[in-house]
Amino acid sequence: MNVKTSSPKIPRKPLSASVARPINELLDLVGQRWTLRILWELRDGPSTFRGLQLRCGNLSPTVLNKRVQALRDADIVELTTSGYALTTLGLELGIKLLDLTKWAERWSRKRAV
Amino acid sequence: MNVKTSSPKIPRKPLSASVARPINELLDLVGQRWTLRILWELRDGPSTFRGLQLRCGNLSPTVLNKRVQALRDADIVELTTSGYALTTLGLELGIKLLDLTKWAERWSRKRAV
DNA sequence: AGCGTTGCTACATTATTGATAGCATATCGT
DNA sequence: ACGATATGCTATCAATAATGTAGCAACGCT
Repeated sequence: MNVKTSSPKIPRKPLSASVARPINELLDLVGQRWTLRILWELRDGPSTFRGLQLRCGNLSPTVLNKRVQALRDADIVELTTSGYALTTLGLELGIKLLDLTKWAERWSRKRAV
Repeated sequence: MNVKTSSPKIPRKPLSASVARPINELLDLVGQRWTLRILWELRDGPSTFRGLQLRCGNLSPTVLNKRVQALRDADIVELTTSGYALTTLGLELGIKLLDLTKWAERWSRKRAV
């Protein structure tokens, strides 16, 4: 009694799944590779698709597109005439990330000891 | 002139690579799937390996072990007699994440409109 | 028309994640 | 001592995601 494999309709799991709380939804979103980095790079101002690629170390367009689409769906990023940019909501998140940066610096210093 | 493949010693890239700033190192670490979620679950208190698995929706031990090892290397998580727990450093990060939660709730509310 | 830039897609290859079984050790109750 | 149970963790292999590259269609510019 255990179907398990051989069920082609249910691939496996969307992501962390069972996102009851918003935080889980957020963690799923920003827990994907490159998402946080993209947000971070956009803090400095808008950037074109190819500009973002460069900032992220020549990130492949395949992944970049997936991420920006997800971020656009989430109303965190929008595509403007001057390129991809953080929305109002995204800017707020950017501020939180700035806070993380300060922590990251202390973290790095303490670990170096 | 371009070796590219067939060079088994250099797989391709560690991650985002070229981590000059601590924030990039941090983003690389927490940008991996499940890392943020694990930190989040540990905010509530220590948990055993299998306990963590359950909290993360039966996360496979393969990945969980990779993540906790990385977090231990980063002095963010430690293995105590009562299971995996956040270090002092990790607790600080947990507080930042709490802040993220509040944002996530507002985010969720605004999007629902 | 020709050139450069834009966002983005297709494709094949490689890396990561996933589910499952199971090991070695430790602790518990009997 | 013995088995039952729980611990952290590894091995193996299938499934999924990321990567690198080439290239398309649309736009503006000259």
